[in-house]
Amino acid sequence: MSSKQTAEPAALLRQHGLQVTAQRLAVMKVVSAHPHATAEGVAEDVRAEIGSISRQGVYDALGTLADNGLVRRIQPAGSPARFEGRTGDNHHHLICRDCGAVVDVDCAVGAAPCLTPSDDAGYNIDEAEVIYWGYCPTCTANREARTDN
Amino acid sequence: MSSKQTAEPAALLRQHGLQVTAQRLAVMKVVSAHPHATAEGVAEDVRAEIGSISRQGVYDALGTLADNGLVRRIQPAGSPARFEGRTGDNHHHLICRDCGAVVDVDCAVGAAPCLTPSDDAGYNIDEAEVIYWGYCPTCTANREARTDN
DNA sequence: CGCGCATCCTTGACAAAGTCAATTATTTGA
DNA sequence: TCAAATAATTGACTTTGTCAAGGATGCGCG
Repeated sequence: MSSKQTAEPAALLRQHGLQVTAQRLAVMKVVSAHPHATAEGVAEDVRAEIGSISRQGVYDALGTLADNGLVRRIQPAGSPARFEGRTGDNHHHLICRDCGAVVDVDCAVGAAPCLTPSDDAGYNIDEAEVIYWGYCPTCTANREARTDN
Repeated sequence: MSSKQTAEPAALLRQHGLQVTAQRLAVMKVVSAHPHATAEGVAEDVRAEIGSISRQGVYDALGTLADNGLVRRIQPAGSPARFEGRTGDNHHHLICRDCGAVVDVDCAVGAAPCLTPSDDAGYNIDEAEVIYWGYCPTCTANREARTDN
């Protein structure tokens, strides 16, 4: 019990030299409980958690956590930014063009092969972000129904 | 000379059942001349080309062209949408976290392997978008200079 | 060549997402 | 407990993009 739980939120913050505040703890909790939430969604859930938080507080906490790798920010076209707690495991996302649903997928080819493009143009690459676009089962069914017409 | 050039902009528009207008022609020209331009940048260049265009005209033209596959829209996090003329060749992008510079790269593993995630969750996938994040040569140098301090 | 209809463009108001800057509050080490 | 450093709140502002109504243009047809 006295051992360091790496998942202990307060300890994680301290490990990164960050102060421990109710806002940050609540944001961390919400993000891991509801992956792929938007900033707005996080704000709502945080308010349910600790009563209130300012918009700026949410952006600030999410930004700080993202800068320190405690949270990952993804920004699909046509949708506000979304946040999730899974970091550092090289997983990617599958997004529905119709309803915007986001699902996690592990990297297609294994560990981190995506980190080796055919020509890096001299860039110093540190991440490969992959988004698979398509239609989720529900929306696929809707579209087929329409086509069969 | 009289043969159909598939790259003939006006013909391309007609092939897709679209009217040929000065605005669309100018937008197409600008997008292929300046890949990765933002909507704002396209608007400026189009004005230099044909005198004037409304903001809505630019968005409308870009949207219509994108819907018809004549232009590709990419939307990197932390940056407005960008547009390019290269379509259908499964190439990806390399973006600098500092200066936002965008560079094309061919698909890392070949044709379209990205279209086969390890688990498609029942989704009907039609595109895989890959963004490599890192630092361009110039910004890498700047950062190292700062670190060597 | 000119008419009419469909399509397109312009205009101006509006909305969403996020940022900036100044002030106030909280955390935390001494 | 105190003071300095760090965070949070507040409210105005910016950027990027959309909506809706009306005028202008492209283009098939006679």
